[in-house]
Amino acid sequence: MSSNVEVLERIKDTTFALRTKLFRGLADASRLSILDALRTRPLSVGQIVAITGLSQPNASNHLRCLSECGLVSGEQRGRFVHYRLSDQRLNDLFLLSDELLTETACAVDTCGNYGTS
Amino acid sequence: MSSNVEVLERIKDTTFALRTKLFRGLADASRLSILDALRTRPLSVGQIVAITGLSQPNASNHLRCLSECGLVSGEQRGRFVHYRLSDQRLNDLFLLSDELLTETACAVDTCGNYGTS
DNA sequence: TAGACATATCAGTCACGGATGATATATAGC
DNA sequence: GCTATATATCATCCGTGACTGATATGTCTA
Repeated sequence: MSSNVEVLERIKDTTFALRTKLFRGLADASRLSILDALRTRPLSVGQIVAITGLSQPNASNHLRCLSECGLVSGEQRGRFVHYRLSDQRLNDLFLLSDELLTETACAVDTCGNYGTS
Repeated sequence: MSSNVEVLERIKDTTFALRTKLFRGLADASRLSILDALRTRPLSVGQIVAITGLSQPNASNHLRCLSECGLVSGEQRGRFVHYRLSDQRLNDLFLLSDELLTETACAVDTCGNYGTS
């Protein structure tokens, strides 16, 4: 039998792990550009490629990732696959992020710990 | 002179870059555990080390990163440095993230594209 | 069924960034 | 000033994950 403390530890660890994965899913300019492109309307992979400038395999890979994470969902229509945001609350998340950024923008911008890549 | 389109492109690129950096700052379990520890009260580095189980240099490194990004601010008090969340909206961000996760939790959990490390 | 188009997968390369151990800096007390 | 404690920095190693080019799968049209 596990103590309450241990149980709470595990719950917390799981929460952190999930949050980490979610944020990691969002911690990529390519994926963010895809999500942004999908903000207003569903798009085919070709359209996404055209808008974002990503290579087709690259876009496809990111879409698979986003899809597996549930952030995006794809629907086959003939030869095309139309992707859409699966949760509109992503927009809220971006709005909140931008709020945070307007307050700490310079800081994040000038932080040299990791690049923009 | 730049066209409007080009200007908008650059603004968008900057936005994406900043968002990417913000999310990357949050895309690490160690940093998330630090931010979580600081959610209720300011803490010294030693306390953070004790709570999170991180090594002292590692915690210090992450704190520098978080500090440079403006997510956290430190204040020297004698031999100690007390860190605090610099923006309480981080809590809102985590709440919103957890909302998203409860809807897409399984998906993110089982997504094999990147590990929990 | 053949050929064209849309998307997905695969193998390989490469850089970023997180962790560690050792060490440096700084502040307090004696 | 000397020692102990608290925190920061440094060099290094190593794994993860993003990108590319080639290729496979799948779907439509003729």
